[in-house]
Amino acid sequence: MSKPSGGAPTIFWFRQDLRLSDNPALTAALRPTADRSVIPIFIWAPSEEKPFSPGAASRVWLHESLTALAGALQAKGSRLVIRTGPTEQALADLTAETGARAVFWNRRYEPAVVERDARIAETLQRRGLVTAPADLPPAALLFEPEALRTKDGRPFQVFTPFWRAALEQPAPAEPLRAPTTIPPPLAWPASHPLESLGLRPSIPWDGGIREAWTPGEVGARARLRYFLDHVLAEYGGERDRPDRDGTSRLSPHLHFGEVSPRQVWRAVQSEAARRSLDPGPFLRELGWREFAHHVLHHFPHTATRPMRPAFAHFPWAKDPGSLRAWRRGQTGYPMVDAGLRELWVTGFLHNRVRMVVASFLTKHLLLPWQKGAHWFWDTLVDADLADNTMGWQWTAGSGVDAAPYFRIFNPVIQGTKFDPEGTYVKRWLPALARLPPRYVHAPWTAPPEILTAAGVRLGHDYPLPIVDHTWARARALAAMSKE
DNA sequence: TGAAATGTTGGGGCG
DNA sequence: ACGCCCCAACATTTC
Repeated sequence: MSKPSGGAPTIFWFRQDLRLSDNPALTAALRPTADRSVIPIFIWAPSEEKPFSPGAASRVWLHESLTALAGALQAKGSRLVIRTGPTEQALADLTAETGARAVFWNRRYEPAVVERDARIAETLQRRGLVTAPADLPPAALLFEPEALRTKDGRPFQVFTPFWRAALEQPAPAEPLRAPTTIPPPLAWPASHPLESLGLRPSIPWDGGIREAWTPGEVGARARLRYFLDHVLAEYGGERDRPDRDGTSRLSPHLHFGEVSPRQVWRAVQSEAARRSLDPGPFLRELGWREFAHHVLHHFPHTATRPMRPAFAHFPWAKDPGSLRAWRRGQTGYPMVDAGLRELWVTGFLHNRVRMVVASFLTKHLLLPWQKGAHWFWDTLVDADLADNTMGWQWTAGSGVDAAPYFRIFNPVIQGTKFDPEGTYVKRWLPALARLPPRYVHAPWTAPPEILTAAGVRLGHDYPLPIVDHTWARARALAAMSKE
């Protein structure tokens, strides 16, 4: 335990960096004197992130992660002080109450947050307070968006050259260790109880999320360790298989900053070197995460509007009925429906299945990608503005380095290729549990006696397809070839 | 980070 | 034995 120390404390403002290790601004807040007292705070101000206030699943995660963080801070002789917005007011109150002379935080990249943070930094500096030095390494990314440019100084708009340039950069530095102690102030300012933020649902629909995940820095580290030990070696071959545990599942931990990308980068590099594995395929996925953040930074309007102007007036359908069927996982295509049920229950969706359900929404149903992005935003525990925007614009074909309009996933083929036994689909659609693998991805093609034997009455136990694939594909091609 | 249509090849059944 | 046809398997082109 640390002793309370005199002098003006520094406020450390936790945001999406809910960890103690490799936290550059936190480490900086504890310098230059090791006994500089620090007041860790969290401010709940969802309306300041509009129209992208944290969704319901994100709030559940946040509640758990803040609980873990508060516990970790306690173990270091410190606490987590919780306040509510407006942030500017909360910071003004806290600095006045504590006599703090400095407020430190790590950078975020969402357009509304960037604007707010700039305003806050300006206000604080005008009042003579110190903010974190500008030359800190990024906490949420491997490379700052300013660091990567094409030869003529423009932002990259294609992934492959972007990633090539990234790999030519000096490697991300060694992660920082967690501080051994965090000296507390002489007196603690008042804090709201975490419960009062109302992050957890009033009706307990979050059991699936809590069962599937361990939010917090310790949970993040455990999952990273598991990934290194049991998943990384086969990552290249297994990453597309939703019926296997073949991906890192680190995305929510990364989103909330419970582990930093450079911790992941370093751990994967050294594990791969030790066992002569190829880290390339996985690091490339970290690369997509980087790319998404850089693109959002350079083109902030893409969170709501298509990147390619040609899509500004695309005649998307307006069909609340099919949108509802999609959200509920009642499209009649098992690969699509299983994915949407997995999402609803666990707050997560395998990446391959994200592409399938997103393609189905935008191409088969011709619904605007923003509708799908909005649903993901509310239901995903890893909802991240940059990743979500990139993923949906990619699928819709409206992004820059996006899938061409004619790339339309066939949910039946995707199912037979990536879930050949149908175990993934059956896990989330118990009604289909007794269908033979041959028919599980297209139940409507099964002979009546097979359906009867499996106890499936189509239209009753499981829906018939809401659109015919061949027809929908032709319609999408016709509509999109005009753009 | 596609799928479907179309083209090509080669084995085998069969008259 | 031979040529014809069918069709699976693979390759290429097109959307």
